[in-house]
Amino acid sequence: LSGLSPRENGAVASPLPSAPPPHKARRGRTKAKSEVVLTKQKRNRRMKANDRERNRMHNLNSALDALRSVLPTFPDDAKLTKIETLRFAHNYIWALTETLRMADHSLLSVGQQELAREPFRQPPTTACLLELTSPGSISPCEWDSLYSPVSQTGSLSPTDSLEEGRSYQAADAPACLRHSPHAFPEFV
DNA sequence: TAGGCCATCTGGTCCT
DNA sequence: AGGACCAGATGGCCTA
Repeated sequence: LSGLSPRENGAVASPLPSAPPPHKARRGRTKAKSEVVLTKQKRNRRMKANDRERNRMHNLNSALDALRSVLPTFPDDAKLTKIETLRFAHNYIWALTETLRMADHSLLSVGQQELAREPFRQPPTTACLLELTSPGSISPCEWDSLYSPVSQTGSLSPTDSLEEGRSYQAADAPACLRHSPHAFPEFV
């Protein structure tokens, strides 16, 4: 990174003209040299730190892109901003969790009825419901109906702060993602 | 043109 | 000592 070769550093640092008086001149030169070297070292460290910081932010952005790629958005949607991505993901996770919980609940009750007939049958697990609850398997209107009580408490929605007028908000995104029942102060 | 979003730089702090 | 992380500052780009 540093554009300075050791030779360059050395050249600046140790110009040695012919046989100067040993003590005085030498001390003066040593001081000047160390200041120059110090400045260059400082600048070099800064450049390296900047480089690391740039890489770190690029990694962070890559992770954010990966997160965007698994969120249920639509091709014609504008790219989610960083904060929108985080809020959307937060609500999406919540919605999926709720879906699993509700599905688990309903299947358990069905299972209990069947248990009366088949005493040794295993109750269903959430894992086996995953494909029932993948975003693609539920239409927006189904999401709406699933979470209609939720959307009535929109004032607590963490996504209320998303810009209005975004197309995915208006019609495309599941209601549960736009209106979570929980207040998440850190996301408001 | 104001405001939002973003990338980058920078100095401080904490950790290894 | 050096790296990781963080927050503030700054400037560029875009859009309403």
